[in-house]
Amino acid sequence: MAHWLFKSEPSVFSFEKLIRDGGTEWSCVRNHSAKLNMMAMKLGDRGFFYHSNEGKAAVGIVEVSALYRPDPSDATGKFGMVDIRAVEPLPRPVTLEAAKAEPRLAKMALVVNSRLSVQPVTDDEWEIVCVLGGLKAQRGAKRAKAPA
DNA sequence: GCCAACGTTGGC
DNA sequence: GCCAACGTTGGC
Repeated sequence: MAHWLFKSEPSVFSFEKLIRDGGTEWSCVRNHSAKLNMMAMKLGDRGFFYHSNEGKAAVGIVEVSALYRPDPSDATGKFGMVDIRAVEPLPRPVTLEAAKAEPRLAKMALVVNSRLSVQPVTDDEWEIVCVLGGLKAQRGAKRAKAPA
């Protein structure tokens, strides 16, 4: 199962609103890298929900609930969207500052290219951020090479 | 097809 | 509010 990161300004669409609404169409993405990431998503893939500008932190877990399809808001027909739904909030939001301070997240898209609105997250990064966020074992997450 | 100019995003 | 980084557009 692949992992992702969805970025949103909380003043425009917050994780709290996603919880209230249950889910949403992730429309209006107009970036080809983001589009390719959405095209690669499978049902049940999970991702972080990241608040940009205000908070600057991953605040929750979301799940892909509908596959990539045309975005009605795009008249050109070039871009599409997926649906996501809220899974659970992170007990402790993981700030951009914290991600930058963690050497093993140095290559994370969020750290390297903060402007990409839909980003891939590696299994290792997923596990690290989950732990930083106060979540224990994530279902489907790769087991860390444990020193017992 | 290249590259300069411009607009937008998002951290600070 | 400012500015750097990035993507896109358009002239050549």
